[in-house]
Amino acid sequence: MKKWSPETSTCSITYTLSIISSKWKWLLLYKLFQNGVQRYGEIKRSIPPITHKMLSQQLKELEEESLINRKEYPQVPPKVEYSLTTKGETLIPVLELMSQWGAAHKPAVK
Amino acid sequence: MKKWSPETSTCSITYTLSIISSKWKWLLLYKLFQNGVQRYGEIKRSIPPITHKMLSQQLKELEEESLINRKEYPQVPPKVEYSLTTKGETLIPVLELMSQWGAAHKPAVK
DNA sequence: CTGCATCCAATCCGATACTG
DNA sequence: CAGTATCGGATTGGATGCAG
Repeated sequence: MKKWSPETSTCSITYTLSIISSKWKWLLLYKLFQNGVQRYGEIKRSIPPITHKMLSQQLKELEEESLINRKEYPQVPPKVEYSLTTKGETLIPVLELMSQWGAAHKPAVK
Repeated sequence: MKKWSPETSTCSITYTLSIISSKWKWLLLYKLFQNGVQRYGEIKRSIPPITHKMLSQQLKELEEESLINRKEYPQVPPKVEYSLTTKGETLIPVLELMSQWGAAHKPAVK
């Protein structure tokens, strides 16, 4: 989504939305919460529709917001693990509610 | 955000995200929760950065998802009031959490 | 006042190729 | 394996004008 100064509104929710503005970010955070520490490829495989580009980009942005940790192992081939930071963990209640809402309202799975 | 079939993942949160995929929608729902029934112009004034086009578009989409009610008064000039539906109200806990998270994590307001 | 349509710029995002 | 860069088509979203 668009760049957006949180200051344009006094409303707290806008700050949250200015940090996590895309659907991929919520989903990535949720996956890391569900599955714990994960490697790049594991995340990629767990979300089939996401492209390589989107995944790297979104992970990078989440890292910049200090919501996830990136741990790189200096070896060949490279190995990188992602996990929620303490700050990222504070979003878990939100993620759980969103997931529960989805479960309660989505049409019956065929 | 993009069109996205919820079926591409078995994860419930993706359904939620496929319904409310944009930052404006969360914000609009939150405003309706905070302020109750509101007219088009009132909403517009309460969210300065939103454009006329975005507001109508997002309201329409929320209405199509049965998250908000649209009540039109057949008079001139027209008067239209928006409010949360019962389904929309089920999102209130999520909205509150998002707002609280924002309040807790946003940098001190100068 | 509310809503829709149009034009057009800005951006998003997928595909692909290349690096260490 | 993990990440970056580039290209180009698709989509988004702002400004504006018109209509009921």
